[in-house]
Amino acid sequence: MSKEKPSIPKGTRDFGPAVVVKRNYIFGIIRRTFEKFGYLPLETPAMEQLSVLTGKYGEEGDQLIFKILNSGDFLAKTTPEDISKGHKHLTRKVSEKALRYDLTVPFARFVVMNRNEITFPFKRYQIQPVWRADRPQKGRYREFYQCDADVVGTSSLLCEAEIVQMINEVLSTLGLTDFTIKINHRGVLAGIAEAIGEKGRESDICVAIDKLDKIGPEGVRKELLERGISEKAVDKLEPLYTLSGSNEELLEQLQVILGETAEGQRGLKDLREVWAYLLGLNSQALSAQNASGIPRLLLDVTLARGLSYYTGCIFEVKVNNVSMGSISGGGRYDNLTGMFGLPGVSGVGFSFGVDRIYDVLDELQLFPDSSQAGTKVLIVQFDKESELYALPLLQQLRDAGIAAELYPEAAKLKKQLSYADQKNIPYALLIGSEEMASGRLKLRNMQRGEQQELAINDVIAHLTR
RNA sequence: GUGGUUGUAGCUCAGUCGGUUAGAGCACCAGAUUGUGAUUCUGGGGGUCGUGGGUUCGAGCCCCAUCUUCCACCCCA
Repeated sequence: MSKEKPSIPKGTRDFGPAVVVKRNYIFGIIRRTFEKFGYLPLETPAMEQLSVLTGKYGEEGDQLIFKILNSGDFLAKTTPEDISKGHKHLTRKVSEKALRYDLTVPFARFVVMNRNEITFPFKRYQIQPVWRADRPQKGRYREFYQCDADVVGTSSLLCEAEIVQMINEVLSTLGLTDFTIKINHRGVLAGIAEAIGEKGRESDICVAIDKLDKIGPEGVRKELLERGISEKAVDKLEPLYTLSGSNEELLEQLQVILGETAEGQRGLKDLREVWAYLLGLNSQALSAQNASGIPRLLLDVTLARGLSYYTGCIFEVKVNNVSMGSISGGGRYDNLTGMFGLPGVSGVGFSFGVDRIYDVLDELQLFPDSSQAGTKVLIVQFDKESELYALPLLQQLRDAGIAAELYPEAAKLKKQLSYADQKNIPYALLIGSEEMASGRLKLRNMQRGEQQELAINDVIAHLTR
């Protein structure tokens, strides 16, 4: 038996009780909101067939998938030639399962497999961990939770509008006041590419302009030229970075620039419709005033995400004035299930990154006391006799819905009260010989250090107030 | 995957030029106080200096490898 220092894999974390309680507070708000909008829960296995996942996230994504080694003699079906053909070839021979990389692809797989049982439009939410073999850094982990809500089987832009509503509701309920929901459309991006004379090159253009706030216009220019976009096109593109005005004014300006392109038309029409729905819903995202002065819902033509499968609206959410990447993102995909042989099912969805939301709430100190609640009262015992006396009282407290515990041994008073102190238990109930004789128990308020003598019924009344 | 960075007590960190027995604060334990926590005083326990090699008379300090942390790319929640 070698003495080995225990450790956990890179990019994974343990969550202590205090952290889990706070995480559950976030999960609860997200879950309640999803259900309020008519989404129902779904769970899928942690592992999928490797073939279900590969090819869905682009070449880079494939590399970030955690593969699972086949059980038993995983080398049985391999030959020396397989090894010489390199790791990509070998992987297929020794691994046929992998940990899920996101929740959207497993969802698409589920929809295809259950297409005959499902009633469309199908709205589901899913809160489960995903794994990525990425290199960890701030806000990036190898195991993290996603909270997805997707609806498939309708192309109505009401869904997009409701996504905005859900994002706004969840973040507001969590106490966040200064955040920006960025929205854009793949059609707008394609239209831009076409309008500047680089039709079909939007993925190169998007990867570059997405970095605008990070590397600035000159950096983007350099990158665009490196990617083979003509100088003339870049000249025509640059005025778009500084479009200003209200969202309605932005739409007007884009109409002039993109009006001639079919894709641009499609994008602008969709975006206008989303706005119309939000207006009808009386959306707070349209009216709320952010402290930073940025509109809460912002049409941002430089937003370019999830290019490998989004085809319509795309979303991203950023909390202002904190050093954290996006905490939520999503978009419409017209053909996700097509990869599994079911074409023509349009879907739209988005995801909250709970781990990042946690870090933001922590940084801004927005966790309420109620999210840290645990035991309300600790019964302090003195000896075997008082322990026996306490047992029915303990049960009475619990029956009354009060989170109560009895210190499990007759330790020193100091020890038992320290325990209450450290667990942040607001009350201690002392039961010694005097109390047993009189039936009047000492209820100590741990914050104030005051205590009063009460019969058990009065204790319960006091604690349930 | 590329480049850099970090690791010393449970936690946060000192540790001089490579030199004797590696320190502090907080936390923990015990006592002051045999029925009162958080405040006060006194005392105490705790370290293979991330791990494995190497250089040296001698390594927490220098070199190599490896793991981990954080950061910038790539990408992304």
